Amino acid sequence: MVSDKGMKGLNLGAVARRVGLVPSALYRHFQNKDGMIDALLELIESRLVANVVAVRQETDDPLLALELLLRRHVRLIRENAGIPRIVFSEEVYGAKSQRKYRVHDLLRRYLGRVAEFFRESQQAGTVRTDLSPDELSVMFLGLVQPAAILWHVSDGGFDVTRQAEKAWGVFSEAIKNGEDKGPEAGRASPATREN
Amino acid sequence: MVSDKGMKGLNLGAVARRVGLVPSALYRHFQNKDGMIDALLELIESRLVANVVAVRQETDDPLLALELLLRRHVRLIRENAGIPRIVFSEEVYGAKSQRKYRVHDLLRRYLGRVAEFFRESQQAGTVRTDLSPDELSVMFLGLVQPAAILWHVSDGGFDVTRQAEKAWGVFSEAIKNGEDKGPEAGRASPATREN
DNA sequence: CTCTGTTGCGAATATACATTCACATGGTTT
DNA sequence: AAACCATGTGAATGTATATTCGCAACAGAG
Repeated sequence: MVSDKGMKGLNLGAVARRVGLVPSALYRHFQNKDGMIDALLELIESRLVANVVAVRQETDDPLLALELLLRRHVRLIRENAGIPRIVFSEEVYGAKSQRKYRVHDLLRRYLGRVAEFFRESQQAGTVRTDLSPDELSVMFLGLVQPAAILWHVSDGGFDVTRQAEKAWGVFSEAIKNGEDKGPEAGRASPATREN
Repeated sequence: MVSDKGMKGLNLGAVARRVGLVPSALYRHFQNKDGMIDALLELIESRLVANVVAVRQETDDPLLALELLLRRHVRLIRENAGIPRIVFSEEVYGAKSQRKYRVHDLLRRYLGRVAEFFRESQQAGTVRTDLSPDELSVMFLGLVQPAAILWHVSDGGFDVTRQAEKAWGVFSEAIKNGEDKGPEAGRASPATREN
């Protein structure tokens, strides 16, 4: 429903119709509309976490895991275009500070898991150590986010998948720990390596 | 007003109070609320364009211009936190397709100008030519966008400026046309250079 | 069978908002 | 001074939507 009509289309009447009930009946299952949105956020977080867990099982290489995670992420938001619209909607991170912090925590937890992969890569020596895992995780998010927005406003005309692949290519090359990198940027792992 | 309360806070009553009028008086200046939002979008676009024009005057080096543009962009959204909230709000790119395409055009025009800098850099030989200017412009947008969102949901606790600088560092190094880049990624400018 | 808790329904209520309209005011033109 | 135009006002209207409430159906426990 959110994919089609946005958060505006997510009113109790429409939801009730969708599940074959009458608006007031929804109050038997949720305290109020805010409760519904909270449940939605939990659902979304579980999807994101599921992706992290899945790629952990698919490979032991943390850098490869990130690439797989990126692909899954793209697929997730392509198939559920409502997810970004919910997470970044006014209803959610708008006025009410309580909900805003919920989203903040959601993002931080997800990015925390992403950062974990970077940390592992750094310890394995495959990623430069002059960038913090937290910073890297935010950059990682930046690989898809603008593409997703363009995809949405262009009504699916923009190729998110391709853009994400390209961006990952540039990004992963840039952060890899090669001693023959750039002139003065690639002085990674001087004495700070721990592994 | 949008910075504080989000698009929800942007109702005619509040706007009227802010400018010392009564709600109905606003209809002497705008056809309706949609007209107001359209005017807002125009204002925003003019700000973005102003930044592009400004950095053009500040330097002749297109790559340096992009760095300056990034800084200005960060400053713009830090000082006017409402801008991303307007551009990415439901009211704007939600249901009504007409408005959605307006935002699409706005983004495309802005990114088009960004892409122009990349094109020039490629012609000057300072940027790899195996990535299209359009792709690069989307990546450029990705340098700030997630940081801006984190900054917002964290109530200003996140350091956008720092994150953007770091991301630019990684990104600009990665796209620079150095023959001593990575193993198999940096084979830029084989015979496709025109300048 | 009766009691009780759960779920659904329809109607009523309240609220927030955009929008319209008839009228007032004040400056500018003729 | 009269006519006109732009701008502002207050009241009224309509609509969308969340929420509450009393009542009915119904299933399972005793």
